[in-house]
Amino acid sequence: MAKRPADPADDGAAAVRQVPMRDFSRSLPMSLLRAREAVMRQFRPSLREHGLTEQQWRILRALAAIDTVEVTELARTAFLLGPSLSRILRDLEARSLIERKTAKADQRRSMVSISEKGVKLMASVAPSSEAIYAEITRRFGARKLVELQEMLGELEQSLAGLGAGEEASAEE
Amino acid sequence: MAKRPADPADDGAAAVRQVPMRDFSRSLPMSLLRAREAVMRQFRPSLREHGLTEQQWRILRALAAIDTVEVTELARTAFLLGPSLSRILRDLEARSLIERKTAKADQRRSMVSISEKGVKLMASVAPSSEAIYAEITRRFGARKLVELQEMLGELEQSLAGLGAGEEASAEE
DNA sequence: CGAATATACTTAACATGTTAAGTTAATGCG
DNA sequence: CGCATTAACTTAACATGTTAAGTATATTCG
Repeated sequence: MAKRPADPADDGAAAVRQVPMRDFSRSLPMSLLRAREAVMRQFRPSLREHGLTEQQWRILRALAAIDTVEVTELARTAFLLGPSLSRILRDLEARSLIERKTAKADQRRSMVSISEKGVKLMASVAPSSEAIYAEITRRFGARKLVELQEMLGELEQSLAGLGAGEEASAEE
Repeated sequence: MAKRPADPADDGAAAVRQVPMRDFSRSLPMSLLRAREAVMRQFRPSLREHGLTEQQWRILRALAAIDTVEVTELARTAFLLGPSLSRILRDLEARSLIERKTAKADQRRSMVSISEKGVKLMASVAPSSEAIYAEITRRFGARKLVELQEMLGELEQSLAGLGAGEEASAEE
């Protein structure tokens, strides 16, 4: 209701005083940001104690499940952009948590896998991580959690292929 | 190879082979991250055309609604950490999009407000921004959107005061 | 075969996230 | 008043997000 046009023509003066747009703190991006932050705030301390960042942990988890993957595929799985992943892999490799070797068939591709050390590190973090997840589930409610995730998935689907610029329609 | 183990004691079989941990791509943090990214992907191009980042836009919106605020309060409103805000305000001030002046009562505080130029910039971005929001709402469904935001709010509430370290209980 | 393209990454550059330390201005209190 | 403490920011340092270039290897196709 009442979308609040943000009326540009409405002469600057008053525009600034009253509700300029949708209260803003109630916008979808903010809601998602705050919810995610509330969740991550629970995990960060534990990860930090083990010398891992959120993204590094994502990568290790993805690797543990897939065994061996190309960088591009890993980027998709861990939901990281190429450049970020590239840097992180360099660091994880330096710390011997992962291993990398170029594919024989295609010299451009490098196959990544978690190392023994990496597996051990994961094993030491997992319990705490699982406990936190369980506590979150308990507090919010298992059923609602499933429901929430379904809605998030639907939202994602709704917007799939909207701003990705499927070429052949943009002015650039 | 066979990266499986991650599981010292329990060779309990199924545990590790089937679901390494909760498929991971279906974890709550990932769901939230992907949903938010799907949404922000829609806005970024427009903001970018106007030379604004997501955070800068958040700050301008917050300022437009509040008129004048202290930095700390603004950080809470725009949901930004102090250091990030500090840097961004420096840049926005250099671009004359905001104004800053130290409070008379307390020299430590600096009061921030949006400038005329900032208001005009907002007016030029708002239409496009509103249109995008409307399209998202249309695609996902207005009712479901409200429902989703309520759940996100509840999630946030559920976790309020959990890992924040309310002192007097932590070991540090 | 060989130049133009496309792929798979990596670098670079700039902005923010995140935590810790530093600065300057209030406050509390003996 | 004078010093310790607190408060409000700002800087610093390191990691990631984001977009644009750069590199090296594959592929296409004339």
